[in-house]
Amino acid sequence: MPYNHKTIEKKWQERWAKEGAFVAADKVKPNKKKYILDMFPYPSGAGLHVGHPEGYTATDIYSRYLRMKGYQVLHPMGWDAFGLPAENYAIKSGVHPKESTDNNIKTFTRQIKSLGFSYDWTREVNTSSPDYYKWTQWLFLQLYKHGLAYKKAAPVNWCADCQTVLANEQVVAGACERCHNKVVQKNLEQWFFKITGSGKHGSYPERLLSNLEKLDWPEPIKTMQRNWIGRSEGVEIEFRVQSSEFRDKVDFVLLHGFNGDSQGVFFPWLKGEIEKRGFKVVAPDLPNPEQPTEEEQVGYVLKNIQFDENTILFGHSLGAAVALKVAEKLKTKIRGLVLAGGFSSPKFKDKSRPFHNTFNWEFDFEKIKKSAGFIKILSDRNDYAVRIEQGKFLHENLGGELIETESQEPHFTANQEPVILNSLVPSIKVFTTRPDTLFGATYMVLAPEHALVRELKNQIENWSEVEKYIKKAAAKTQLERTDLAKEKTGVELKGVKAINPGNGEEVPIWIADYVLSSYGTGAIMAVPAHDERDFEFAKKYNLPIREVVIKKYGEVLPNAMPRDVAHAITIKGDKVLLVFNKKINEYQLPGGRIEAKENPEATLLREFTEETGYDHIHIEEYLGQIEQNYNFAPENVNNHRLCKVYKVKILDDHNIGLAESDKDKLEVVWVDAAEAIQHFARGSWKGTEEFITRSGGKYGLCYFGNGVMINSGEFNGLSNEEAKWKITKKVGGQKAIQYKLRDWLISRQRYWGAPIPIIYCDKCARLRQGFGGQSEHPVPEEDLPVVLPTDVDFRPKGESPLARSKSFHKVKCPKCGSAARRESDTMDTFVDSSWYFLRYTDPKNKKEFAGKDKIKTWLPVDTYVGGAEHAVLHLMYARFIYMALCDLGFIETKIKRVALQKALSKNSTPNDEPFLSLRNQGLILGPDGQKMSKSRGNVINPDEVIEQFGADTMRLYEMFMGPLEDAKPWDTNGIVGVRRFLERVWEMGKFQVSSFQPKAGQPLADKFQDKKREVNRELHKLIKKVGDDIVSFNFNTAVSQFMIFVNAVYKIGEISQEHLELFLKVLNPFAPHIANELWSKLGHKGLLEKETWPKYNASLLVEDEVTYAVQVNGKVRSSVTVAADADEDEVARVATKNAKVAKYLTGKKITKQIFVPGRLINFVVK
RNA sequence: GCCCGGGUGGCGAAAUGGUAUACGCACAACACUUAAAAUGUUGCGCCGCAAGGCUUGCGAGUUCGAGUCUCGCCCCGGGCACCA
Repeated sequence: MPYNHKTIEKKWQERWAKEGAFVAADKVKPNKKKYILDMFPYPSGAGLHVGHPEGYTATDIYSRYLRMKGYQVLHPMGWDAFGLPAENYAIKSGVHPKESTDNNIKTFTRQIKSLGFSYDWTREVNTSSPDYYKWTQWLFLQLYKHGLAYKKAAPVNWCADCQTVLANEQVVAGACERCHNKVVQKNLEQWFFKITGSGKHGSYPERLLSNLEKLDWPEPIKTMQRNWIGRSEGVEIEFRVQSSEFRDKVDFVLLHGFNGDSQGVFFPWLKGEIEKRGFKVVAPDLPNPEQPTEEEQVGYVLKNIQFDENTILFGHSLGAAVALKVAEKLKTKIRGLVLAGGFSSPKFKDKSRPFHNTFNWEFDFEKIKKSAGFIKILSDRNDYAVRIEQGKFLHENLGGELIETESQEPHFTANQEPVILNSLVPSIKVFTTRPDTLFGATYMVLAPEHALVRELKNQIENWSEVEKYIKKAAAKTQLERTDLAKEKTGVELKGVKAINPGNGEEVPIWIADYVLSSYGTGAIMAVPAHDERDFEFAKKYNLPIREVVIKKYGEVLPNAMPRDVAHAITIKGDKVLLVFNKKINEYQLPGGRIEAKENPEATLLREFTEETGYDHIHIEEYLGQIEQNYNFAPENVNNHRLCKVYKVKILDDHNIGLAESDKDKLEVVWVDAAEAIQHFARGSWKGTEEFITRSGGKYGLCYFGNGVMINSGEFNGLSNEEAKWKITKKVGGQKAIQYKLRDWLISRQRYWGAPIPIIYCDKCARLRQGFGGQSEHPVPEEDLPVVLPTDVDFRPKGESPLARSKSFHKVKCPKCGSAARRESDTMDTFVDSSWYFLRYTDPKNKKEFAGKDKIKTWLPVDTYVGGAEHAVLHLMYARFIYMALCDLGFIETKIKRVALQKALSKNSTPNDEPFLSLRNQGLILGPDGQKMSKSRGNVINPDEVIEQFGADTMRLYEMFMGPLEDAKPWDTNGIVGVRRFLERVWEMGKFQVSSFQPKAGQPLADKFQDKKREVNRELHKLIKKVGDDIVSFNFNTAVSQFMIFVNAVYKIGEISQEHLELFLKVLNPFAPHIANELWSKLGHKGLLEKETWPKYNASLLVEDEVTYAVQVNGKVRSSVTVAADADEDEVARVATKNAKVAKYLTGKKITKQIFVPGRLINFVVK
């Protein structure tokens, strides 16, 4: 009977389904469960790709193996069914996304089932079904309630032509991928998940990073996640801003407001911060704060506080009114007046405040203006007590500076208000990982968006130029600012300077868009000598470059005196000009010692001419300095050289000959650069070789390695690592950790996704207006799901199609019952896929996203298999969501067990991680080695492969192609080899030995004949190898081993039924249809899946005889076969007798003999 | 530019520091056949008639012994991209 895959495969697939062979029971002992997960597919219109079954086969083999090993295995499949392609298809064809998606799912289901995978189909999930997305919405609400979901304005990619927001992936070279229109940046209100936030068990970025160590994931994936999180450890250092207001000592008087005191709101913090900077601060408690009167409070201040020309008077809220009155009555002029949230009248809306009648609301603005050197008015855009108009009113009458801002809490009521501190003592905080280079910070750069830029507006002399630059930067898209910004640009803020806290130097402040507002503090100290970007910028704008860390060669030797030297690198073509010192037989760079107080450049030019004779020369560039420590052998002197290197150019060949003293000693030579590098890389000139490369490079003297400190005052001579913390300590820097990771933007202005369950109510907003309240309400959980409407026009018109569906849009406010509107954005599909693996455990639960007990039974996932393209996004998001759910108490992890594990081993796995072990599958390329695509016409259709060769062949071939994680081309010829193998398996019954017929029921024969023993040994090798390879996911070599076994049986020509049965058990996970068919042909009624995995007998694996390789001096000369238990002497005896070997031994003496048991013997001879 | 992978026959690939090229494809010969296909058996890295020599991207190093470890370089694939 020929091997007919079609009938066989259909037959067994039906039987598995009928018997529910792969339904996972929820009742299982914790150590007997395995959760084996595939990344669920997006059911695209193109149908299953040959790439899908690769990972699915791997997990299927593993799952089937584990079941045979006695595990209860959860192995589910579902559909990541929301997403853009279905919607785009709807726009094009008019077919509703639900319809096309359902059709695609049908196709996918049929195709996946035709491969005979052992999924538990009773647990199928579909993210686009309301039963599912109800819980996606529920998840959103949980995060929202705990402050992990929030809304803010964010720049998005906007295509004006398509009238839609685009994902970054849809922006190709700055243009819309569909219409090629230019994409612009637009600020829209967007929802975010706070992945940068913290939960019950700590900060998410920190946990996402540190947990990685304990996960059994491919190292490249972990690296990618680490890079994505981008943790850097550094310090925050503050640079004071020096402007005309601040030249010498000043005193501060801080006045609190209505109902407050000096311990309220930000006052203690502010006082402390100002005092830290070395100023005197008075912050009085004003009398009767609950029922204040002007007479009492102003009188108190005037009576108890001394004002002079150094005083800066600050008032908050009603304190500002007090301050104004004080200023009005002052006899001496004060330095300045700063008002935050200041009252200009006691009216709030229509109502009067309690202090309405106890203050006089007429101000003598002219008098106040005269008594204060400068005036600053801070006005909060979100202020409910003092409207922004009041700030404007004050500004109109007082002049000075109006700073419109958004404070931390409305009306400046937070514990810390940096804006106020900056208005009093302006400063720039920077984040740096290199505090050791502080003395080399020769300028500052702020991001164009930095708040301080606006705050300093009045001090900035070239404001119009600065403003122009800010606007230009804002107009650039993210892409332009990164991709296209090859050349750095910037503008200096003229009229303001920063003070370098290291050396007290005044340095210029610039704005430039190479500094990102979203990272660190949005400001940097620029150290051009030790940072490429700063170097490039400094070169372009001619800013000073100061080296503070130089590379050190060797350790300082005893009695070595420091000596300054200057040397020249002169390059012509690929030759370097050197002088050869004949006396000491050494190549040197022209140049020499700089005497005390001597100008290094003058020294160099003089020495250069003396040593080379060239006198028409000039110094092109300073390349940097290094420290060299060595013993100068000819004189036995310990040298400690500080070597400055310059690039020198010879202008013409004019040469006056060497100086008398050097004539006999030196010889001028032009040497290949490569050779010169060799000369210097060793000996006393070590280190100078680097400058030969540097002199040609883009970054000249820029050096970012470690070394020894120079130009850094009291820190000179320290190692830079040591200087890091010493300098930080000196300037009061704070340790800080920064991440590249940003919050997750989940809003999509799209239809085919889960609606965000939020309702906006105007009435509630009006009621709360002015108090900083929000008009958004979460949809009550009992009202979930918020169902997608079907009466929708998908054509993109600049907002979510949902916004145009009235039936969807209109809703009653859950709080006040009046007319309200729904949020019309939907969620990113990554939200759907960030928790699907939890739903599989309890897919039909109507009350919970999944029952706690079910989660506890199955999670975490033991093995997760999918493409490396999800290395960052999906895997990061899913980990975050799982962690958050753990923190919120929805996932009860096996704390006890894990705690015990932790106690026992450091390698315990964290209990807030969903995927313990991850394996990647590689891409399957077209037969031409290119990525499969319709346009290339190299797509392999899995349906056709199954039709022609069968599912078992396809499964086996995909495993045989190569390592799972590698990209590999589909070989249309190659698959026939696998098919041939299965044909040979099919025919193997013809070798069956009749005496082992099952009906006979005979006991096993005591003695195997030789042939049977040989088959037995091969079989046990197979069992071991295949089992090991499945566990380690080396499926390709497992398939090879099957072939080796079958080849052996064909050669031996005999196999017993028992051996055949064992073979089929091992084959079953790989090719389950044919294995079951042959199993039943051997007379078995039950499914092969119910059998247990055979054990191998290690003692059977030992061969009777072993072949040793015989080497002479490490070269293989022959091989000898000896009994397996032969010892070293025996092997040596046989080997030396071997004719081929003897040839190499005669007349030689064996000095050494290396013996590797079972492998080789090596004779080392002389 | 930076960070990961990876370079082994004509091709897909295999090799705890221990006989490089297992297994498969392609190719060749033979058997079966009137013939072809299928199947089975055998051969198959390169140079050489042979003895023998050479061979894991290139160059050095460690070692009795290197595809495997170390350093430098070249090429291919992937990720990140002004992250201070």
